[in-house]
Amino acid sequence: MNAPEGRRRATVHDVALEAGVSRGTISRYMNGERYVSAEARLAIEAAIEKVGYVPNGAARNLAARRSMAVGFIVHEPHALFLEDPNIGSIMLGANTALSAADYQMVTLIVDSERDTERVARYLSGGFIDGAVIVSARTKDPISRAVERLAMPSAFVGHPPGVLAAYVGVDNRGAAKAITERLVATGRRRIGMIAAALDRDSGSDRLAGFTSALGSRFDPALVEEVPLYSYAAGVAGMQRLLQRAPDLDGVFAASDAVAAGAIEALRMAGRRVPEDVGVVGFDDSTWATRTQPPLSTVHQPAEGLGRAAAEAVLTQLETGDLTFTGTMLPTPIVWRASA
Amino acid sequence: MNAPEGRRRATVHDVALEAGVSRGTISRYMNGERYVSAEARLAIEAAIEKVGYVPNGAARNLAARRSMAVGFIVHEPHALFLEDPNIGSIMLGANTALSAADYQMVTLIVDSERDTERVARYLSGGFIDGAVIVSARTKDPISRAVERLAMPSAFVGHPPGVLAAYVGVDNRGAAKAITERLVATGRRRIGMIAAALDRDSGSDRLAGFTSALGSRFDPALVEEVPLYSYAAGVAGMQRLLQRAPDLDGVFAASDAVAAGAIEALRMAGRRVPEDVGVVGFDDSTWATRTQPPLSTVHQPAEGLGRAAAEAVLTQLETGDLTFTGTMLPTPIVWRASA
DNA sequence: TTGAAAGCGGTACCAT
DNA sequence: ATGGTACCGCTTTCAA
Repeated sequence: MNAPEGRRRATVHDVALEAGVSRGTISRYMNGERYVSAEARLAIEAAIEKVGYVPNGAARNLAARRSMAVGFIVHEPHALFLEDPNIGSIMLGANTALSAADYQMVTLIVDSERDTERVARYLSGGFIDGAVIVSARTKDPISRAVERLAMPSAFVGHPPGVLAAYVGVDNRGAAKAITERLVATGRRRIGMIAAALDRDSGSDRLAGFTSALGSRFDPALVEEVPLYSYAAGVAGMQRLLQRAPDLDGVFAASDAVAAGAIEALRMAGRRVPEDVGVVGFDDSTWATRTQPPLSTVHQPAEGLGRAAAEAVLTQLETGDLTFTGTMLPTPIVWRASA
Repeated sequence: MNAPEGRRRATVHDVALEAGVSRGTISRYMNGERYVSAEARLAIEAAIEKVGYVPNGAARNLAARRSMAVGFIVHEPHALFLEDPNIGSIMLGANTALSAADYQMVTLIVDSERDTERVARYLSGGFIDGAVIVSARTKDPISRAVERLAMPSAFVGHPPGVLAAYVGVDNRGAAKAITERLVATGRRRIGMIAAALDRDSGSDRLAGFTSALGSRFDPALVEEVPLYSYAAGVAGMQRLLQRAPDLDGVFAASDAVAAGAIEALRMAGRRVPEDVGVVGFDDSTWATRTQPPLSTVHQPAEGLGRAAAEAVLTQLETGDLTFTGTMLPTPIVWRASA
């Protein structure tokens, strides 16, 4: 401890005494309200400086019944949290929007049963006025808490199981669009490495692929892998190549998968894009690290975070928690892999 | 809103009335203290259920003067936050330790001047009892706040500018060790792609390299690049190759840099490890994605987070904020790139 | 424009 | 084991 043991932290009371005004006036000054005379202001500023006053957040929250903080809740499996290249961008995007509105973003990560309970309590505890939620789960204790508290909130990624605002992208439409683009380059035998079919994003991307191909769709050209990972991409491509050696185009469910696929193709002696055209999904850091760089679907991660935060802010301002679903555009970025 | 507009949230008071005991007893029950009879316990549990009581965190913090929350403060430049493969692991490691001690970890991102001020206020506001800090800065308003408040804290990565606990790795020693290992494989002309020399980690790794080579050190074989990035690795390797075509070994300042270097070597027609042996630093996800996989220094990211959190917890328990510096071991992981 | 006073929802000490 | 009762530090009417 640096501070002398006996010295309490200064309170509004101390400032009031020092400045010769009432606590009410201090409060008004602190909150930038009108009705504070110039002289009072000056006296208060001097007093604050002199006694070293720093407001106590808990007391403030208690009395005002709001915290000026919004939670950013990440509820993804351990591995996914580390792998997902988008999550950091979503976070920064949300922080940008909240910061501009002078809200403190507090990120809570849920990585165990214990965390789930504790975070749910945190939500109920009045520490945050709203929440942006990035979650693979639906209808878990956290979503329930948000629902029960009627807390301003927005989900990112998947539509929530509960009735709440939601910001996402049209995975199906985007997958369809990039597949069509690949078809347009003249490829005849196009396969897909479909990943994470247990998640909406995964199954939607497959659905988009199927629908783009229409009658030309051949189920034998779809290889399923469990995760959006590099390793899964390598393995998936190898199996696909074995089943369909004549294939000349591949839609990988994510950039990481595409990177793995390119590696597998290289090992098999196929050239990209000459022999096989490859397209990915996400436009993550992977996209520019492969050789050749990936043609892919741009995922507006930062925009998702910002939009979700803004949805929360709007609910906070208007008090209207009406459900809204927003889809952000996903432009295709055409590079050299197809 | 689900709740009828008029219905207040239940308070201890309501529970006390319903259960027919005093508020003090409720408090004791809630905090798991002894001296609560079985009958009282039962009555309280029923009452809580009936009135739908959820404790108010702000009130609790105010009265108890503690929050049972620890901040995890990330103060890295925008780009670095996204690139750094370690930060997620550090976060999860810290969360694991805090969660086990029943503390809520709240992550605060500092991404602008505005954030700096707001986060500093948050620290002073009594919302958290301690902080784990991952920061490129030293002596900024946040470190100052931590110091001024004599708040239990631990810095991860670089030694802090202020007197506080610190958990890190011996970059110099680790760099020396892996360079020596590279020398032991018989390489004669070993170069280094040194990165981020403006940061401790960067300059320490270079120092370790230099010291390992001793009298055989040739300054012409050191190429400096600004960032720990893939692109910097490509560019750095190309320049190095131009200056020293006879080089047969490279120590890259990070795995990302090493991955870039391998790509540049491939483009130049050199085989790895036959013609040139390459080693990296971090043992991040990059390490197993290169072809061949990287021999590198393992960075115990999750352990860093856990150790830092534990340092904070210890200070919290003992009240002793004595400075401690801890270095975690960094084993060498030998794969196929050298 | 300002002061007084009543909360906000708990905790913790003390007497019983 | 329990109840009573001062606070914790700030906000917010309301009257002046």
